Amino acid sequence: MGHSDFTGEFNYSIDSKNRVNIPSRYRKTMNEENVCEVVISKGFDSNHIDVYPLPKWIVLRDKITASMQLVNRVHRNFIRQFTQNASHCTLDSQGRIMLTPKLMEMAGIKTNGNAVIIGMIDFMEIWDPEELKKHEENTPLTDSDFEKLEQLPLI
Amino acid sequence: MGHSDFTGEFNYSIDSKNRVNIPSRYRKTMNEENVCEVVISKGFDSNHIDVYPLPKWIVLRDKITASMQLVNRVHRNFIRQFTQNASHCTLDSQGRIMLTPKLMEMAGIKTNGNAVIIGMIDFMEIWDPEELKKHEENTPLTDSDFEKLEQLPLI
DNA sequence: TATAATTACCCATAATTACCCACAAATATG
DNA sequence: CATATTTGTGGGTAATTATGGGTAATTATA
Repeated sequence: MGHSDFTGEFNYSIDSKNRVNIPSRYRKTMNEENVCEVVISKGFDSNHIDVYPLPKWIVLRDKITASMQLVNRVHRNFIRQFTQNASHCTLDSQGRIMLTPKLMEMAGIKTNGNAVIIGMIDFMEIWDPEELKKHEENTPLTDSDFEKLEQLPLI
Repeated sequence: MGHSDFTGEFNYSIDSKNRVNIPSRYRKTMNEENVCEVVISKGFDSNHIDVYPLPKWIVLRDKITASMQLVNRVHRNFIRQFTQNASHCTLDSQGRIMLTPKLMEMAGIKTNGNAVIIGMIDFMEIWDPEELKKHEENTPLTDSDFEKLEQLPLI
């Protein structure tokens, strides 16, 4: 299985049926691996929606269940938050998915509104444009962040 | 895979469809390695566009993703900012790529205007001519910059 | 079980992009 | 120096993409 390479930022509309388009380039990648199902979820932040192609979701799910202990309360809470709002979606013939009201409310995404899709290499994020702007203003990467990164054997 | 050797400075026009030419010498190099796809990105500065031939991008991407953990909020923010403004382009049969409005705005590059392409050994930069001039006037390398460079096992 | 609500599937269309051809300017070649 | 080739630039058209909406099938609800 080759790496996905979801990059970029895309603006789409949410229609009256709460459908969003998935960028056609991402669809092509998924098609090549015969993936037409994704899992949308609350993910680790609470201000946007995560979209995992099914194979990626399965890897994530298995990693989590393998390393979590049910006797640990924090672990239980984490699993609950991670799966509670996760739902499977099939792309329609136009390449769209339907969002759930609960995830939309959590992310501030509105029916007949707009949404921004951001590529995160092997999964995607769906943001309300306003929330994204707010997030960018509040948490810019600082020079000290970059200094820390310089210490990694990266570039 | 041999090293690329992108050098020099080239002046091109931006047409009404936001297309820029890629220097034919660079194209030849990429052709020899069967590369017809590049990733354009905001890179680490915000006043010009970076252009990575696909193989170079993949190396960069893998270095970054390998050391990142999704449960880490700072890491997520970094990946987001890194990929958000990165987009894949295929060279057309004339050897041009189409720039995105967002990257153009960020770099001050205008439709029907001009752009300067600078070779950076194994990637390229696209500058607005005015921005480039400003940058050259404002930030020449100082002696203390060179002293810092001396500490790296570089040259 | 009957009815209402929801969802899956299909068709239509405007906007955008990819692909192609044309030509002028610049460069290389004999 | 004349001619051929490559390179940069512009634009038309077919194909793709994004988006909206209708209707049958499915699911939920009384």
